[in-house]
Amino acid sequence: MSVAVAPGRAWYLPIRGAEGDHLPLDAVLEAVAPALEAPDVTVVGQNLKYDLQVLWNAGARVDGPIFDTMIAAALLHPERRGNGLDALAQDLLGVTLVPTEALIGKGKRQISMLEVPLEDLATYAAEDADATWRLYERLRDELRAAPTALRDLIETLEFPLVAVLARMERHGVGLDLDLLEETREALEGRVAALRDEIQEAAGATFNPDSPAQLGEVLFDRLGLRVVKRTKTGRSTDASVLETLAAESDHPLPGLVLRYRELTKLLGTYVAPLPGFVSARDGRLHASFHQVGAATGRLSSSEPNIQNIPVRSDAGRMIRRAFVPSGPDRVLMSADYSQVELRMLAHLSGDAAMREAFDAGLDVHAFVAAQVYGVPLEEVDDERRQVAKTVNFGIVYGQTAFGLARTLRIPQGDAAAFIEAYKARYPGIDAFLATCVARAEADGYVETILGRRRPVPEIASRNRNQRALGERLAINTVVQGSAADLIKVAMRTLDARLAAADAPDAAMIVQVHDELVFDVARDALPATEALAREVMTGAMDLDVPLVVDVASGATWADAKG
DNA sequence: GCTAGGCGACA
DNA sequence: AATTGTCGCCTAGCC
Repeated sequence: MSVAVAPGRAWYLPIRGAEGDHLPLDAVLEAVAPALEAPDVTVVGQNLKYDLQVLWNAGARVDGPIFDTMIAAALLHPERRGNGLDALAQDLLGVTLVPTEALIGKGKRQISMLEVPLEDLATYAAEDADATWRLYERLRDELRAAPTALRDLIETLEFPLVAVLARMERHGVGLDLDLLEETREALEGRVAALRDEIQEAAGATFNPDSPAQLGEVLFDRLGLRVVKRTKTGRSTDASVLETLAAESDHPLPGLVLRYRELTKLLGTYVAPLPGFVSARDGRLHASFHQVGAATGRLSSSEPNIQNIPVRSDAGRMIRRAFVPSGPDRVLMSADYSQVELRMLAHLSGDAAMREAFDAGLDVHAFVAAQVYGVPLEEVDDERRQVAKTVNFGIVYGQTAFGLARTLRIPQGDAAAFIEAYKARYPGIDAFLATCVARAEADGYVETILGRRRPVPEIASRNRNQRALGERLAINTVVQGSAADLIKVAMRTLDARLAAADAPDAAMIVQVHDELVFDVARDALPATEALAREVMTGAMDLDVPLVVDVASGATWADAKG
């Protein structure tokens, strides 16, 4: 539901759904289209990403700046993140709205807006438009009074990004349904066979999908060791099964590990993905959520295209099903190398860490050499792995206990490494402390572009909650600043790809440090050059940004 | 049908 | 207690 604003006028767009039944839309479009195309008219609404798609599908152009009340509210009032329009109207305006749920239901019973009777919709729409408008006036005033950085973030990055994400969603991703079908049949066969082997090894009939039943078999029937406990019982997660497989030489833990891997792929990806293919264009249109994560990262759903498997062989089969939109096209992936660690080096100004990136070295090996005090050439795999784990863990606020558990090394060794690390990179240590101090002093932390996240845990009387608050304070600044960076790159890339002389390419997916493009084969060199230029130049940091680019006939082949 | 818990995919 | 951020599948228990 949108409101288009012209000087002295406002229109309400009773958009009912993405397809069909556009009687009201047609009439309104006719009246509003000239205003929507005027570059000085701000288009106001909630969830404008959706409205833009409807308008585009109806043939309208929307050229002016936009003001999305839900985005503005999420960024100006991050403590209310997740609130819907009705909760915001209640909290900020004192207005009680009929929740959208009352109209279309929720969960499995949810219906399309198209199915709502017109008379019900009319009352709801009038209220909704009124609240959206009043919320806009309120947030517009708050935005004017906001700190400069936050205002810039919202006006010049997040609002323009609404249209960028709308285009990405609308373009979608090609899916090789034949390959998925083949993969499904192959996986179903292997899963059925594993199921039999599992019953055989257990000497009992039980449901291996049930952690409770599996626990009974492993711990009661077979008498294996309880390695770890959950809130309610005995854990059977992968790390436990690996431990049991190594120390018990009973076949069951290994079989269940394999079974879990394959059923995960089958149940979460291979079987459901075809159901997301659009009847209109045969492509898959995932959703991207601009304020889906507390740190400023995007999230994705229906389907979540940010957690498509890549690590295992079977997982990579699934990536092979993601293909370009037509013949003579390829998928190109451009991903930031070590972006969070580079951001940490920049934010902390740590001289030694910056040196590694300036020299273009393997940063994990570099850190291993420095912390262990050996020449770079003498760093072995094991020491590099320790350094790599710490490099990742440091931005999560990892403890010696956690590092020891991850690497399965003695806690004393882990503590010694972390101490040496902090001594070797004092700038990083000081920066981490600053993040915590800011959270304590202000109750929130800020990213490089001034995005804010409240950290109420930091003031808790509970020691564990305070420790959590410290980790959140650190991680949010680093992860959120990296999210700011790629969003800047996306905004610029979208504009450059829309220019008259742009290569024939569309940006279609973002996975936190990676952008995927659907590219005409002929346009590949130009697109690669453009992505490198824009991504490496998105911010002027004190360390170089490095982007790895690869392309191929499928997403699996577009990995370097 | 709904929710919580366990688990695991990705960054 | 012990490493951040997501989304979604399956089971189990409750209504």
